[in-house]
Amino acid sequence: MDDRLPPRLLARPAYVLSLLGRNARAGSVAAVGDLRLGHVAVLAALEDFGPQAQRTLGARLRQDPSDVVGLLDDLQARGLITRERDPEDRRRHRVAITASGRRALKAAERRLDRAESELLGSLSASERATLHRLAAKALAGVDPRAQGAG
Amino acid sequence: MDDRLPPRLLARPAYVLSLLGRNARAGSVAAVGDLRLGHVAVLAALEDFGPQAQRTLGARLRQDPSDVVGLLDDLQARGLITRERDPEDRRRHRVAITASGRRALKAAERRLDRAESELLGSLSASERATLHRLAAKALAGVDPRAQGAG
DNA sequence: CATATTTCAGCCGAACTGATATCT
DNA sequence: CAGATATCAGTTTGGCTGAAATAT
Repeated sequence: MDDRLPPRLLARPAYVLSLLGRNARAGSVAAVGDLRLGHVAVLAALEDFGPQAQRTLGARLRQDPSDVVGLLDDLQARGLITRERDPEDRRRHRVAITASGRRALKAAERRLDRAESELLGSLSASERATLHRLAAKALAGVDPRAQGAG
Repeated sequence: MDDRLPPRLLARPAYVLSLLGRNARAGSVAAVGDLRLGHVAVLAALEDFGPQAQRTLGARLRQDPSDVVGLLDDLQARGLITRERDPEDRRRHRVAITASGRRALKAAERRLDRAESELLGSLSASERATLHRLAAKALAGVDPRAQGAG
């Protein structure tokens, strides 16, 4: 059967990017297995920036504070993070990654690498770099806080 | 406050593409207003390929047949499509776009053009073309049915 | 009978809104 | 008191599964 995408939609960068993003997400979800993507993102933010409040975490990951709660509940139940009151401002929870959280992060990252290879398998190394660079630039244009190191 | 994305995640093409795809979708959703993206995609597929069965429609748009039902219900209630039994195979519904559906499609496409300009506003014309081309190529690698005209 | 198409009911993850309790 | 933080309850949307109804 002819189930090509409609040319009219393929002609739209936004549509193609939306579908590719869906594939990126689905492939990553399948790769990390028991954890979900949000969990891995939380661990990554804690590893990159150190212990921080939940609100900060949510802002950095573009996730609503009300959703961060559940992610942290899961991670805490698995012993991958700790959550304690910040003694300097007791409204805040100070969230930190544990040693076992670091190990889980590394394992997840290895799996994500493999998913990424599948996603970009049809591109050469230089094409992947170009796609990555331009996607990051477009993202930074839409979300000024998405600035990379350069 | 420092709410940059974690460098560890920005370094991942799949993560950046996933965020960019989310922005593409959100911007398009806001642009089309009363219709949702799925509705516009259905109209586009009908315009590009002509009258077709619901199952074909779902396959072409990468949408589950069970979701197509609801989209068509909405569009039919607005008089943008017609749905009738295919006389050659009465299991099938033959779905067709109406004149008013074509007008709605054109209006939605103009709005999508504007959303696209916002999404890719930080890129030059040639950068947009490159991003589009590489994203389409990556998508075709993951989904062989996403082959474009070239 | 088996198969194909459409439809319906329900689940889940992601993203959001509004309200509340706690604390500064 | 106002403002910030975390939490909880509920909604919406997209994408899926499983089963039923209709037809070949």
